[in-house]
Amino acid sequence: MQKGNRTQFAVLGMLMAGPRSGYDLKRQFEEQIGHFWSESLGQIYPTLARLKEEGSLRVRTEKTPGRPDRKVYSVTERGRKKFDAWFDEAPARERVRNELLLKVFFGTESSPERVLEHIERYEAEQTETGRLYRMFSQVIEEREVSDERRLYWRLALASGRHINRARLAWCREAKASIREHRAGASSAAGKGSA
Amino acid sequence: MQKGNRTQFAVLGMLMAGPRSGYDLKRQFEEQIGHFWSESLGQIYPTLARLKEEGSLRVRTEKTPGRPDRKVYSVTERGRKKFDAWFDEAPARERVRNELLLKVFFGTESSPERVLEHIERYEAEQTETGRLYRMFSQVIEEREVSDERRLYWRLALASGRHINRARLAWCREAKASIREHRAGASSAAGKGSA
DNA sequence: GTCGTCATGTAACGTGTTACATGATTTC
DNA sequence: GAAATCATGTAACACGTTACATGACGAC
Repeated sequence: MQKGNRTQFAVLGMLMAGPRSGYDLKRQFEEQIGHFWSESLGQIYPTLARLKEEGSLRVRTEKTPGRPDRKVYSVTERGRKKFDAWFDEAPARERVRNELLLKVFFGTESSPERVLEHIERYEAEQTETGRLYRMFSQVIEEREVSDERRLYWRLALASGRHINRARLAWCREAKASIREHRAGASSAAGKGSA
Repeated sequence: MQKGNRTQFAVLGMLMAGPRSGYDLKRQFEEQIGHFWSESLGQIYPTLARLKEEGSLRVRTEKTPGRPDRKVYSVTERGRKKFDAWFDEAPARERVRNELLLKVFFGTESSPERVLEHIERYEAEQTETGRLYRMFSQVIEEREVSDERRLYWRLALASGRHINRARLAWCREAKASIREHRAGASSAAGKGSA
């Protein structure tokens, strides 16, 4: 649990805004920052346990009638220091892995039609994602939070929207290029493939 | 070695264009598709061994004077089938993790100045990346490959350029929003923080 | 009655990076 | 003489997902 473990900081950051349980955290990750960050429960629970053990978190067990007990975590002074130290560091560069692009790059080993299919599916996904972003924009504007919190929330979402638009623009271009190439190739073949 | 292992397909795909060694593959990953895919040698070598064992690859050992022996791998019929099956599948959605955005989202727990610093550093990185893309564009146009290969190569790069431009646009917007907020907050504080 | 939600947690497994080990050759 | 490049590979470790285990409540 040293270098690359950013789960702990994501957890600390979320808990800075107020005490929560592991289950709550999971939901919040999905709802609020799902488009650029994800954590699974199998990651969250052990992380909470370790952070508590090292003194960065404090726990309080809430009894709820009829429901399982909730373990509500809050950040200690030590945890806040740890978070601050992380915050000031320059973020590590992300390793990206885009399987669609890998398939496009290997397009020669398949057919233009297959590549087009993939791009069209991707385009449909991105269109849907764009719709979700627009809906979520409204949620942010309506939610009662401080101006500052809204600002940063908006910025994080705006990033998603920019990327989304860029991807859609690329899809349109890519489709056109492939179709053009296909038309050129077939007419050349018709002429005798010189 | 089943579900999520896409390393094997990246390796197969690269080898489809012609026989190569593990070391060659590593270089090719970095040079050609580094902006959306990465593999380490500690991943490539075991993958090559497994693919050979299952009959998807064939090896030939090349002796080179003064240099270590090279193991040159090529794709078998079985490997080609495996690649084709993968190619036709819909790509799995990527899990993204953007540490910069995480910090922006948690901006309230730090200060606007810190957040601005992060964004500015990110912007500088992206500017540099953009420069590399433009240089690499030229490499693609000059390299002697088939029209089709160049097309797909270009498309993969174009995606990077679109994303890059989107990120830069976001940076500019984000900086402006934060500065505006900071100005608004300080003047409100000057007026008496109502 | 079965399924989804709330709520915690563990175990198994797979993925992926980094460091280590080896060793010759070329470059500074 | 030190460091980088070529070239292979292993081992240790960290990261992360999925499935499993438990158990009550409410909805269909």
